[in-house]
Amino acid sequence: MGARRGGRVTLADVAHAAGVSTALVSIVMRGVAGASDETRERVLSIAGEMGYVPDQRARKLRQASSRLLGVTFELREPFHGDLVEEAYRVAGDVDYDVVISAVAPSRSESTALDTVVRERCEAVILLGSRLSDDALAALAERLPVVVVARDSNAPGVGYVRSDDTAGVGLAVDHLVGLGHRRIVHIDGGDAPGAADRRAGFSAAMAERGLSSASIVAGGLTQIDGARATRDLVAADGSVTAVVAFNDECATGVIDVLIRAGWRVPEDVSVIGYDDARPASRAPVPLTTVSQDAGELAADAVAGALAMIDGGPAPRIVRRPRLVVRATTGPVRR
Amino acid sequence: MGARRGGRVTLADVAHAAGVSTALVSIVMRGVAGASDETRERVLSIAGEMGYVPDQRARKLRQASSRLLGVTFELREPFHGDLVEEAYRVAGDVDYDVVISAVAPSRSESTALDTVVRERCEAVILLGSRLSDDALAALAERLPVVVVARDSNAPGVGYVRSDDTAGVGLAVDHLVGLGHRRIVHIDGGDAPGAADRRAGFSAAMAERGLSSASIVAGGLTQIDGARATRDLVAADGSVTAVVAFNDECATGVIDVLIRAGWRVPEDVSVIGYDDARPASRAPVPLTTVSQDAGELAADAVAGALAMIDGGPAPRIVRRPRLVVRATTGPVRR
DNA sequence: GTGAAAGCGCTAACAG
DNA sequence: CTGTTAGCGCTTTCAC
Repeated sequence: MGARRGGRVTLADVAHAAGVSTALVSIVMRGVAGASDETRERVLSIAGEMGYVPDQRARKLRQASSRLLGVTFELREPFHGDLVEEAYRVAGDVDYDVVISAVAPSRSESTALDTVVRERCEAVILLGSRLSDDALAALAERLPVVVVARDSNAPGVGYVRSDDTAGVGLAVDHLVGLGHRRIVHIDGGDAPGAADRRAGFSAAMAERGLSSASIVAGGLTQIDGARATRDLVAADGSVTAVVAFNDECATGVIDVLIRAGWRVPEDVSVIGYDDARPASRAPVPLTTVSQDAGELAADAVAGALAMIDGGPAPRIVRRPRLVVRATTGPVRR
Repeated sequence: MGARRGGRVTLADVAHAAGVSTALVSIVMRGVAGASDETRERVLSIAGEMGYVPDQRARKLRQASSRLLGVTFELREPFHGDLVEEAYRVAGDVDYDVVISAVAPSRSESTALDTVVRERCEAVILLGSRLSDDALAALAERLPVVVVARDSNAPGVGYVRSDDTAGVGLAVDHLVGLGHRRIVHIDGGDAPGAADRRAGFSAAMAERGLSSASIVAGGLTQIDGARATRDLVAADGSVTAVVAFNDECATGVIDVLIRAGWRVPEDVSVIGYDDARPASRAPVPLTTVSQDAGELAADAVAGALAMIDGGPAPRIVRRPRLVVRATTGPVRR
């Protein structure tokens, strides 16, 4: 039962108890070649009894490379949750550890960033960063940086995003194909990607000869979508379809619509963006533009690793994919 | 502007450049007494130019205590997000760093736990842990453990939770006061706290002479709430109120109800549980039983710190509070 | 106020 | 196969 609280067990303790050198115990604990099966077994069992746990800090300190990836994310963004989960997986596959650091209203992105940099991560992956290109460039002078779900012109900063312009185009196409003409976009304000989605919406509408393209101010949350929709319903009852900034926002849109007596999709079609996990699992599954979290995370990790090895900053733009589920349908009005 | 990539700048580099000893630079960087203002200023400016960032790992390694708190949480649990945010704040106030480690379907709780233990955290806080009392007890032999939002009989394991039984009682009281008699509880299965909430529901209903207490199988997610509600609506149209396991679940309940043509709260009242941040900000704000995240997190951190100082395991049960918002109303049928 | 030296727990050469 | 010797980057006595 071993492990007395307070006095942590060290490698040296185990070595002493086993009557071998610390180097040997180290070899055994790491599972590398260089110890007899007999010794290995004995050391392992003694270590187990003593409750020995290798000190990760000391270990990383000694090693030339930390094999650590820093990831900052927004605690309140469900899609970031998906990305973090995937990042853990992908990094684990190449034997990297990831240290995550959360951003929240009471915890700034720079605070989150500082903690990972101080941990001596070899690279950082920033999910949906709000940092300026200047700040990003300054950071990139220090270590490899990859931003996800946005882009950046900062020199030396990699990005992995999906083509937001095209994504919104997909949404508009789908809607137009269903006969919709009065389509509105509830935007994401100054969120990463929002500008592209706005531009994509206007362009797609114009391209299809729909001059009635209207964009209203929205945001990233349900409440933003709800607010925008309340205004919209009050101002213009002729709208038949809504392209929301993201899934969360779309949820708010749908909720208000339904309470106002409209049916979705019979009266109004609604499309989200991201395909965050909740979207597919909502009571009525959301039609949405998918940014594949697994793909994005894999690209980001691979890009960061490549940069660590001296490669160029990745500039990856993935094609989003429309996932038609239950919130869109043919126009009936 | 200093920082060449690849070769991190160390304390020694700064000391060398400034023509002083490493000890002095250390003093300056930590901002402790023992250096002249003049030196302080000069060292600081040189360090800044060189882009020096203290190595947190080396620092913690050298220090007797790591002043590190480990927190494991579920990536997909919005309420955990609230808790994590508060934990950062509270721990920061007493100059502790927190290392968070996420649990997700592809990342087990024991994996999450291992990483924080290896980081030599002085204590761990487990949000909504699913670990058995035995596993918890084993962990507690190694370092202080506090579980949040559940309890545990394991010796040496602290917990901070709210009184789930009483919380559900509050919900039932509110509903009964509004004239409801046909109330159903959609439960949380084997989730932490679910058993207490079931028991609390049955007890509260019995206490008020309502024998019709029915509990149906639910879960933690919107989809669980939706599924249960679909079954419910099909089986029994006389229900006038629902007490859901948590806010997410309640959201699914409401959604299905509305789509089935019921109005909330005019036809059916719905109560959630947790008061996770989204609850208050939903398009139609949710009536819910609040577990104050700030309070819980503060108690958990304080409890963990007390245990580090050799104090007893905290056993804190907070009184939940009913937050009446827009999803409950007088019975009309 | 400042510097020299020791060492946190571990791994990486290198001997034997 | 095993042990010895150096440090990783930092903080901490303890002299000066």
